[in-house]
Amino acid sequence: MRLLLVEDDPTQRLPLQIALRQAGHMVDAVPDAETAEGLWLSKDYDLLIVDWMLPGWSGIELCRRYRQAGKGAPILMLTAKDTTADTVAGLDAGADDYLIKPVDVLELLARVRALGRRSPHWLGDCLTVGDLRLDLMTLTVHYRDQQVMLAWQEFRLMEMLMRQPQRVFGREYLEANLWEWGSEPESNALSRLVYRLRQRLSPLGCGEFIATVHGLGYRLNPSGLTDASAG
Amino acid sequence: MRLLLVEDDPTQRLPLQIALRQAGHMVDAVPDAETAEGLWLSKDYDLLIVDWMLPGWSGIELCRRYRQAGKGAPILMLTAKDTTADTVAGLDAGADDYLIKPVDVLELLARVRALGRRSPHWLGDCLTVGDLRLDLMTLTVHYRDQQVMLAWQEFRLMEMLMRQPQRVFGREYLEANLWEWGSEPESNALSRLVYRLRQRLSPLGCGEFIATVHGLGYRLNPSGLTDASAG
DNA sequence: TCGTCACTGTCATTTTGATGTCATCTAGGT
DNA sequence: ACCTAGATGACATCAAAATGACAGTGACGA
Repeated sequence: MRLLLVEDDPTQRLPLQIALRQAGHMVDAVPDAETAEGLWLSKDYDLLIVDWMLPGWSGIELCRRYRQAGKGAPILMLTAKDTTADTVAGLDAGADDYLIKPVDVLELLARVRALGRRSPHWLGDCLTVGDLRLDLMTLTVHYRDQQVMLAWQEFRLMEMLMRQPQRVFGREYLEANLWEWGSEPESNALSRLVYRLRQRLSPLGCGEFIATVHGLGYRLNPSGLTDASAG
Repeated sequence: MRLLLVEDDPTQRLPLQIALRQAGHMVDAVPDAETAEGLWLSKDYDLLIVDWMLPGWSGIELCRRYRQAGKGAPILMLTAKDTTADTVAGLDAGADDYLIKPVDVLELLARVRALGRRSPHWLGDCLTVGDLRLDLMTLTVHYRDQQVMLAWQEFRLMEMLMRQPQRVFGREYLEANLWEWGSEPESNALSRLVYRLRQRLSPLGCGEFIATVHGLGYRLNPSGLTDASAG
């Protein structure tokens, strides 16, 4: 999942970031709400994890602005033990769950998993578009009788394309959402990624799963698949 | 089986642990419920054996939290003779059986066997995936006309893979579940184990029973087997 | 009691795979 | 025809996994 972690104390932020990343998530970790807003305006997240005691905006302010931006991802608050009133206010303001600090990493991971299943992006164990099927557990693409296993990034790209099969994804959007904040590539890594994904899919037989929309970006190829919904 | 033994008195815990281990089980033995929770959140057990008189959390509290974590393994209480009310409360709270202290080791072993058969993991004397069959009594793998006997650890790994043939098992998960708490290997023992298991299986003819999912872990190879459910 | 062998963990090294970067080529669009 | 976005090739780098060599341990039989 794509997570946005907002926590001002680096000694708490870094361990959390590492643990979440090891659990297989993509984590953008920022120290304050302003930076966070800059990020959520330009990319999409599946879950926000927010320390409620922030310099600058309060957690409530953050919640409100995030929801005002029309974003629907769940928000998980990290609160101190004795701030029940704050917690309640936070839940009212649009947060979805909370965790008492100091954070139990295992519990956090469990919550992330639980919330992740609730996310609108989660469609079960498979994504299906026409004859094409993406197995989210095994990172495998199935087409007719054949299957191919993807690398991690290739899988993430494929997943994005398949979640919105008719959408044209801009290159900048893809670069922002496939790489973590601060580690965006400085070259044509996206071209490379698309190229490699196409190569890996080509043995499946169907010529062009991924179409280039010149000057705009990429999309799943509607004619490359037997898919009624693509039209 | 993978057992979690919670007992604060070392003079009782150690003999039980040894007896259970000699009976062929993998035993994580801990002195208190908090430690136990840390363990069950990160690994899976087939059975919990819990002294009902614990410092800190009561047995009931332990039960409740274990079930809240979504875990389904049976719980076996160890209670004093005169605490019938407690026992009943424990059964209400989600425990499955009880034993009166002082513990009769032979009876404990019998109960463990009995509960083990009730466990959702137990499928009879054999596990079968496609043409592959694992005999749980003799630690033997059968494929077509041939068979190989496995070492103890190789067997445990094979068993885990075959119980959930489509699942990708993370390296950390495997290390946590194949080794007892506190005796986890500090090297690439898991790589070694997989390597040796593959070598042992290779004479069976089918090329790649165990597939590596780079960066994620291992899984049973769906295409290496004649398995309808894999497609 | 000693030697052998199977099992298993550790270290060191090699191999494989994923991914980013540079340079060059190609095709689409005007 | 020209210009630019994108595709492709060659390659570097880094991490993950496989492999080889070996040592400790414990079981077993001579």
